[in-house]
Amino acid sequence: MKLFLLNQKHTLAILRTHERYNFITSLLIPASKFSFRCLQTIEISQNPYKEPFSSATTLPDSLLVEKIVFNLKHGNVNSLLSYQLRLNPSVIVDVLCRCNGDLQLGQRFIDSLVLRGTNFKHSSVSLSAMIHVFVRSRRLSDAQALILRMIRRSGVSRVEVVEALVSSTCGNCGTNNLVFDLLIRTYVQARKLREGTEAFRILRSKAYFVSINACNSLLGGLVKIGWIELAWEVHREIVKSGIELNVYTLNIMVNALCKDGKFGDVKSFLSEMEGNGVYADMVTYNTLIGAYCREGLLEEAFEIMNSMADKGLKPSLFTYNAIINGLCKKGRYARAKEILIEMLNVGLSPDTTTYNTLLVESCRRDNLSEAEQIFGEMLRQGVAPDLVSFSSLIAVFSRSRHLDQAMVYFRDMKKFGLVPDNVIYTVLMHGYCRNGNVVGHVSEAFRLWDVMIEKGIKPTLVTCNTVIKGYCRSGDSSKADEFLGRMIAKGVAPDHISYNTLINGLLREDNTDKAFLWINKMEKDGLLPDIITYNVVMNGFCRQGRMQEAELVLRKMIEKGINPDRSTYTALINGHVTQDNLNEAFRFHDEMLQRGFVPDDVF
DNA sequence: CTAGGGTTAG
Repeated sequence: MKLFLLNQKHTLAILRTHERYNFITSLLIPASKFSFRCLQTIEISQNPYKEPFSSATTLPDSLLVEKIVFNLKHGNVNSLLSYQLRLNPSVIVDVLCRCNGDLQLGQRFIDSLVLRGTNFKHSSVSLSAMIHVFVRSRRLSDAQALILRMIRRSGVSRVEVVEALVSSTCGNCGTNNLVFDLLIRTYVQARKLREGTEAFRILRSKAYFVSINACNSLLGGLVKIGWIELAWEVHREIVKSGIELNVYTLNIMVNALCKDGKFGDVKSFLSEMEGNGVYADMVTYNTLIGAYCREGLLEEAFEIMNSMADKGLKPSLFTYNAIINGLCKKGRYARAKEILIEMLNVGLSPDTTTYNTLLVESCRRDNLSEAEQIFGEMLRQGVAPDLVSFSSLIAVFSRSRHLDQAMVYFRDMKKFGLVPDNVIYTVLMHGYCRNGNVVGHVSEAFRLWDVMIEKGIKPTLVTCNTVIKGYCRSGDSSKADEFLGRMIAKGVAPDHISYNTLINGLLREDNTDKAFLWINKMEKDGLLPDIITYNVVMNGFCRQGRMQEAELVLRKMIEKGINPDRSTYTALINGHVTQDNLNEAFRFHDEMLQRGFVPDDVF
């Protein structure tokens, strides 16, 4: 392996292996470290895993390294602190290499000297050297914090991250596998799935070992956010790499099939996995039952639940929770409560999710007393309510103009050690906005927004949409207009709900021009107007009695493949009625009936 | 790896 000096400031280390392929690591190292000796080619170790800069210890910083190592060995932590300002990434790497084999020493150095310097600028390699020490010391969360720091540095490519992790093992490449696993896990946890996938691919292309656990965490992350296509690609690459799959892989991919609605493919996938010696388990069954329930296919869900016994499996808490949820979503609330009794009878204890499922459904039905009853039952059973429980309660009470009671829950939740999150603030704000006719309520909603921001709680798109709705409801659509503008300026991408809410608000205030500007904008951004957009516009024209334009909109939506629905016709009929065009009104009424929509009670 | 929460028209 050879090292060349490229320019005065920095040196490029070119690591050349004598294998089938060459790989190049470009590591930027301050030139001071090499001084004039670097003008010549320096022979360094052939082993790419071995710290390539050990020869540098004879150079200027080497004295510092010696002093630090000496003081570390003698436990002179206080005298160490005086060196803090002179630290640089390569000194850190060198010290840690000198500590090789003595993890206590390495940790002492990092904890007492490196991590105390707050403004210190690390390189990928210095971070990596510390990561290896932490991983070897089994301080995984500390290692992960540093990995996060490394991957969040701007302008650092995945290749550089991987190479840094490989190059700074200080001769101990035995930690590589653990570090690579942690790297992938960290990408997944940081929701950087593209980057995680890229890191996985780089590692595989260099034939590094990636554990099935790391693979599963990547696959699970991809499926969770709905990147099913990419999950299958990665899955194929895992299989091709010869990595041994396990039941977690199976379950993740069954979930992927379910999310794609490919229930028919599950069977063949399962037998394919059986061929690899991997068999479906409890989680597989629960995954399938949950998926069928979500699709409203309760018959199939029950069938699978009953077939569990053939494999010697008993329905678990997850199974029951999925079934209860399925029944609730189908409107079969009473049956769901029967299942709750059944699970008690088979000796399973309902948990927070079980109660929340029933609570959410009674809230959805605006059944306040039932919601309170479920909540009380939950408390009596000693099951702790969580943010989901409180968000449902606060939502239903504020929606039903019982803001006082909503605020009681808002205060109560703190007694359970719960800190309000963006959802809690959103439902409360929504409640105050809905009750906007009460003086001061809308301003209270915006006060809550300020409180939320002040507490460092990040608003989501839903929160923003609620604010837009709030402005529109209080008759201030120009403020909503400004707000959406600010959202876009800050890089938050609005969705259909944002645009539709604002467009509706603008049209209600007869601000037709601005409304159409936004329609153009959403189209330009690739968000095609949906049925609600068309209905909103339709309503606007019908309200203004501009019936020709309304029919133009009707033609356009049909042209665009969007079928008018009951609301579309209701607007058209109402519009014609108020214009005394009864013939036209009847014409649309008939057309609506022909299309199978139940008429409103306009006549 | 499997279960539960908030936002748009009328």
